Amino acid sequence: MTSPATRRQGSTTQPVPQRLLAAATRLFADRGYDRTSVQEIVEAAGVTKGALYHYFGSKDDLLHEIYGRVLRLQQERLDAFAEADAPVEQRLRDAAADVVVTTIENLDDASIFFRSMHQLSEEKQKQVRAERRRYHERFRALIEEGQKAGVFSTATPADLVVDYHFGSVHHLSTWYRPGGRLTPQQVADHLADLLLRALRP
Amino acid sequence: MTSPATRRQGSTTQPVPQRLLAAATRLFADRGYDRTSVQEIVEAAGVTKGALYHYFGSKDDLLHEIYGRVLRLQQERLDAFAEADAPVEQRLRDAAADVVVTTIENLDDASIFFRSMHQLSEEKQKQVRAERRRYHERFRALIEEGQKAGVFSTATPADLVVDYHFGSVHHLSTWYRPGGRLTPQQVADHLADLLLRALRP
DNA sequence: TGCCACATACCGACTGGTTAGTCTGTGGAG
DNA sequence: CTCCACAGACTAACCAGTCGGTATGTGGCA
Repeated sequence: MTSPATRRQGSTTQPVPQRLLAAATRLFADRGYDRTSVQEIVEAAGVTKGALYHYFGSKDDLLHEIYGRVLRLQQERLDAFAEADAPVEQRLRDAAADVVVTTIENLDDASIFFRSMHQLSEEKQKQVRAERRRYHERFRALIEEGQKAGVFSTATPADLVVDYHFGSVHHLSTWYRPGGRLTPQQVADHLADLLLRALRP
Repeated sequence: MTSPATRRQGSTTQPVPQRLLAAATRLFADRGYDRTSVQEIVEAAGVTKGALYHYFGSKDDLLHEIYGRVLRLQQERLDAFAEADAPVEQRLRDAAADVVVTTIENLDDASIFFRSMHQLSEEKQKQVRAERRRYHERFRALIEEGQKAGVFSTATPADLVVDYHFGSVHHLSTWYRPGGRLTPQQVADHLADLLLRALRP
C-alpha cells in the first residue's frame, strides 16, 4: 500500500529523502550550513547516516537540492506571469509581487539561498549562478519591454532595477517575521508598488 | 621612534591588531567565517596564534570587531547627512547614495555583515541588532519627515521603504564587482534616484 | 652608569573535541 | 536466495583555544 520508503511507525510519514531535505532546510536556515552537523540532520529526520548517504552523495548535495528546488519553483512562476496575456505593467507587477509572496512562504529557503552560496562546491555554484542568471534575464526582459513601449522610465538601466528589486526580496528573510503586522500579500503589494512607482516615466 | 607594535622587518607595516583584522576581513568575506581557520588568519597576517589571542579574546571577537567598525562608520555618516542643512529630499538622497558608495568601498565588510550574523554569540548578536536598529530608525525618521511635509508619498509605510532600500544595499555584495560597467558613484546615484522616484507623491 | 624586576608582545607545540564520510552488517520483501 | 534500504560503529582530518616559554623594552634604584 505504502511505497517502500514510506513506512515508519504507524502514521503516514513522508518518504525518507523528503524528510531529510525538510530537516536539512529547517536546520540550515536556523543555524547555517556549517554549523549543522550531518548527525543533527539525520536525527531530526528520524533516520541515521546510512540513510542519508544512501540517497545523497554528500552534505553538499543536500544543499544543492535545496537550491534546485527554489530555482525551479521561482523560474516556473516567473515564466507563467511573464507569458500571461496582459499589459507589461500588469505582468511586471504580478511577477514582482508573486516572488515576494513565494519567498515569504518559503523563508527558510530564502535565508539559505542568500547565505550559503559559498558552501557549495565551485562547480555547483557555477550551475546555480547560471540558473539564477536566466531568471534575472527573464525579469529584466520584462522591464526592457516596458521601457521600449514607453510605459517605464529609462532613467535607470534595466538590470540595475532588477537588482534593486531582488535586493528587497533577498532582504525579506532578514526582517520579515511570520505573524507580523503585514500579511505576505500586503508586503508583496507594497514592494511591487514601490517598484512600479520607481519606474513611472 | 616606532610604537611597540609597529616594527617588523624593515618596511613600515601596520600594527599587528590591524593586520589581523584586515586579514580576517578578507578571508571571512572570501570563504566565510566558519570556513576560515584561525591558523589561516594568522598566516595571512604574518604572525602566530599567540599574537591573535594576545589581542583578541576569541575568533568570535574578531568578527565582532568587524561588525563594530562597519556600524560605527555608517552611523556616523548617516548622522552627518541627516543633520545637514538642506531640504529633506536632498538629505535623504545624499544619505541613501552615501551608504551605497561606502558599502561598495568596503564590499568585504558588507558581505561579512549580511552573511555572518549567525556566527556571532547570541549576546553579541543582540548588541549588533540594537545598533542596527538605531541606524534603521534614523533613516526611517528622514522618510517620515518628508512624508509629513508632503514631499514624499505616504502610500507605503516608512519602515517598509527603509527595508526596500537597504535590501538593495545588502544585495550589492552579491552582484557589484569592482571595475564593473558603473562606478560606485553612478550606482549610488541610480539607486538613490530609484528610491526618490518611488517616493514621489 | 649598571643592574634588577617586571611587563608587554609575541611564538608554536599540544590537547580535547568535533565532524564528514566509510564500511560492514542486517532485516524484510519478492 | 538476493537485493534494497537502511543501521551504526569507526576513522582520519581538522580546528579553537591553551600554555609554557622567549625576547625586547622600561622604570626604579644604588
